[in-house]
Amino acid sequence: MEVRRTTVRDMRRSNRSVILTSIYREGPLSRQELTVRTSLSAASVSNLVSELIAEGVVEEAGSVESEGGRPRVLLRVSPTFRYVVGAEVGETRVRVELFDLAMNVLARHDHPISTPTPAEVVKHVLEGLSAVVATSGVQPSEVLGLGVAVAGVVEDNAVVDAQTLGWEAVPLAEMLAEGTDIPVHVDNGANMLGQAEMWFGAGRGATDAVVALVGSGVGSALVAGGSSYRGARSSAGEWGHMTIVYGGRQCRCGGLGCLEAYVGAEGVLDRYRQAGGVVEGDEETAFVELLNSSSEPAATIIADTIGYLAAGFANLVNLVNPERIVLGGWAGLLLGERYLDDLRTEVGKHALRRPYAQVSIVLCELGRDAVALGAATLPVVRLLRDGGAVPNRTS
Amino acid sequence: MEVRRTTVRDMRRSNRSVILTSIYREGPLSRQELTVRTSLSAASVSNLVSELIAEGVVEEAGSVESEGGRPRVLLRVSPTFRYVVGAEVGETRVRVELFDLAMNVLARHDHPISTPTPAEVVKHVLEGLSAVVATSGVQPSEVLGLGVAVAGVVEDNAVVDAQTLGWEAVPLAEMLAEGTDIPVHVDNGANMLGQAEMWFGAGRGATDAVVALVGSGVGSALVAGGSSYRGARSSAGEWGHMTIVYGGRQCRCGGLGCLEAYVGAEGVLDRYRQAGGVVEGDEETAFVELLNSSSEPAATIIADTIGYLAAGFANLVNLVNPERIVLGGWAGLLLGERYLDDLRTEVGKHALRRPYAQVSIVLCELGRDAVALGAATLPVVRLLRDGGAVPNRTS
DNA sequence: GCTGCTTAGTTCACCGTTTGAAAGAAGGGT
DNA sequence: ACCCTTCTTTCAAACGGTGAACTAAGCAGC
Repeated sequence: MEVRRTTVRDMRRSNRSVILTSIYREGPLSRQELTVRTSLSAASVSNLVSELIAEGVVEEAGSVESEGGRPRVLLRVSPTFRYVVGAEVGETRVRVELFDLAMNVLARHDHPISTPTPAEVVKHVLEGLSAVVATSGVQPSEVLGLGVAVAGVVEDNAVVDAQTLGWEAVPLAEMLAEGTDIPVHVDNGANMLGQAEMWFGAGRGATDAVVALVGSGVGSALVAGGSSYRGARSSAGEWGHMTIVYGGRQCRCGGLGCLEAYVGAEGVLDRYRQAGGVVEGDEETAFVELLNSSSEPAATIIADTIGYLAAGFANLVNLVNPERIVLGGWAGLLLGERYLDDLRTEVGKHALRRPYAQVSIVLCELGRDAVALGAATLPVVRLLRDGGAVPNRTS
Repeated sequence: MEVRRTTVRDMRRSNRSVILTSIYREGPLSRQELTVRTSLSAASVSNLVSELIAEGVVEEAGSVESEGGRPRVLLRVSPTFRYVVGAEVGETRVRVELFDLAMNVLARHDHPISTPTPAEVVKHVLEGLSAVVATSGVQPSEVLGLGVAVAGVVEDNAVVDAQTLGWEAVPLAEMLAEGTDIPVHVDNGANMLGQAEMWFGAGRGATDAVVALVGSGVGSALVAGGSSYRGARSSAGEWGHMTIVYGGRQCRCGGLGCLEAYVGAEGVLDRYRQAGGVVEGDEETAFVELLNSSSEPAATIIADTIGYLAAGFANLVNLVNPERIVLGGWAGLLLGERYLDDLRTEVGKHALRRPYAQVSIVLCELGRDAVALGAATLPVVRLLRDGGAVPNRTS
C-alpha cells in the first residue's frame, strides 16, 4: 500500500525525472518530441529543459529539420556531465571501470584475487577507483557514484550472504564509504548483469523479462513492470535451486533435484562423467570439449541438458509470464549458440500454450564482462530518478 | 520505463487517494493520525478531509480521547456512500453479491449453471445484478461498479482464454456493459480470491506474497510490492503447471510432471488409485475419505503429496522471495488443516535457508466463497485510486 | 466557574508549479 | 519582402501544499 504524498516540489522533481529519463533512454529528442512523449505542456518542457541545460545535465546536440517549419533542436544528456564507476567483485578478480554518462569505458583496472576477505575487497575496489579516476583524468568531484556488484544477496547496500566468497552480514557499502567521498551502491551481480542487458543488451525495450544466467551455477534476474524485482527481502531470482526433478540429483545447496544440479556446468560435467564421459582441463574447456564431442554419451547429456533447461524456462514462462527471456552466463551462451532453436521448441513442450506464445527467448548480447557496466548504472538510475539533481559533496 | 508527468491537479487527486486509501485500509483514523501516516501537512489533511466529507465519501465516526487535549475525531469511509457488486462465474454456478463499502454482504443471488455459453453467463450475471439491487433496496445509481471473476485468463476486461468453460476471446465486459450502465470490471478468479485474502484474510499487511490455491487443479495469485502481479500479458501465476518431476506424470495440460498432476485433488486421487487405494463418491468426499483413511497406501500418498507441495512452495520461495505464502483452495485447506506443520518443515528441505527463514506459510481465512468478495473489490480499488471521485452517470 | 494547559483541527497569506494563449524565432517558398 | 509553417519561449492565471497563527475542545486544579 506504499502510497506517498505529493507536494508541489515533488511535482517538479518528478517531471524533471520524466524528462531526463526520456532524453537518456530514448536517445536525442527535441523539446517538441518531449511534449508528446511526456504529455507535459510545451511551456513546462521548455522551462524544465532550460533549467537542465543551465545545470549542465543536458546539452543541445544538433538539430533536425522539420516539415517546413523551424527545425527541432535535439537534446541529449551530456556524456561528460558526470562520470560513474562500476566494480565487479568476482571469484577471481576485482574489476573497476569508469564510464561517462553515455556508458563509454574511459578507464579500467583489474586486480586478481582468490577467496578474499571483505577488507581486501574494500582495499582493491578503492585502489581501483583511485586508479581509474587518475588514469582517466576525471575529477573525483565529477564522479557521480560507485556501483559495486557482488555475487551474493545484497540487502540495503550490505552484503547479507555471499556463499562463494564465504561472507555473511558484511556492511560493504559502509566499509567502502569510509575510504571515499563518492556515493557507494552495492548490489547483486546477477541483477547487475541483468540490468546491463536490459538497458544496453538483449533486454532493451522489454518491461517484463527474466535474464537467466547459466554458468558453473545458475541464477537469474527478474524484471517486472520495467524494474528489477527483488522480492520481500532482496533474494528473489534464485531460479537455480528450483526443484525440477523431485528427489533427483544432490545439489550443492543441499537440496535434491535442483535445476542447477542438471544444467549448471558443474552438474552437466558431473552427469557426463557418470555416463562414462571423460573430460579434462578446467571447467570451461571441459564444457566446450563436451559440446564439441560427437560421442554418444555427450549427445545424450547435451540433449538432456537442453530438456532440463527448457523445463526451467517453462517454469518461468508459466509463473511470471515474461515477454522475454534472455539467456546468458558462459555456459548458457555456449549452449545457446548451438541449441537455441532446440531449446525454444523444448520450452514449448513444457510451457502452457498462451504464455509460451507470448515469450521470446534470446541470447545475451553483452557477455559476462558487462557486470561492471551494470553496476555503473546504479548511480545513473539514481541520477535519472532524482531528475538530474546531484548530491553536492565537498571534495 | 512507464514514467508519467504530474500536474498540479494530479497532485490533489493523488493526495486525496493517499488519504482515502489510508482511511479505508487502516481503519478509522483521525486527521492527526493521517498527517503522520501520509506525511502531508495538517493543513492539507484538513482541507482534503473536509472536501471528502462534503462529498459524502468519508464520515466522522466517534472520537477518541487524546492525552489531555482535544479528542481526536475518527474518520471512516462511509459504508453507505456507494455499493459494489461482485460476481463469481464458477463451473457450477453464477453467484452475485452486493456489498456496502465496508464489504458487508447486503444481498446474494445464486444461479446454477453447467458449461454455459458467454451469452448465458452474461444473462445470469445481469439477472443477478438486478436481483441483488432490487432486494437490497439500493439505487442503481449508488452502485459503484460490478466486478466479475472468471476462471480464465483475462486481458483488458476481456476473457482471453478460459479452458474449463471452453471460452476463447470473449469480450465479457463489453457484453455486460450493453445490459447495464454500471461500470464493469472483469478479472481472473484466482486473482480475485487472492485479492480477498490480501485485503480481508490471511494476507493482510503483506506486500510480497503468493496465494496458492489447490483444488481439483492448482493455481496461484502473485502479489508483488503491494499489488497483484500479472506478468506481461496477464497470465502470470500459473504455478500448477510448473514442472516438478521432469518426465513425470502426465498432466491434463499435456505436459509431464506438472505440480498439478501430483498435488491437485484429481492427481492425488489418481495416484491413490494407482497405489491400490479405493475411493468413492465425488472428488471432494473422496479426497476427505483419503485424508481420513488410516491405510498404508493413503499415508504414503498423503506424505508424498505434502512433499510435492512443499517442493512447489519452495520453488516459489526461492524464485520470488515472498514474505508470506497463503495456502487455499478446498483441497489445500483440507491438507493444510491437518499437515501445515509438516508442510512447513518439508518446504525447509527444498528451499534455500535465507528466503525460507523469511517466509511465513499460513492458511486462507476466507474459504472459497470469497471469490465474489474479491471481485467486488475491483470497483473499490478504482474508487480509492481515484481519490473518491465517482464517475457521474445518468441513471 | 474560572484559569491554565494540552492537543486537535482550521484559516490564510505565500510560494512553487503547470498551463493555455500569445508572442517570438527560425526556416522554406514565392 | 512577405507569408506560411513549425518549434520554442514568455507571461499571467489558476491551483495546490505549507508554515504560522489561530480557534476548538477537552482536562485539572482551585
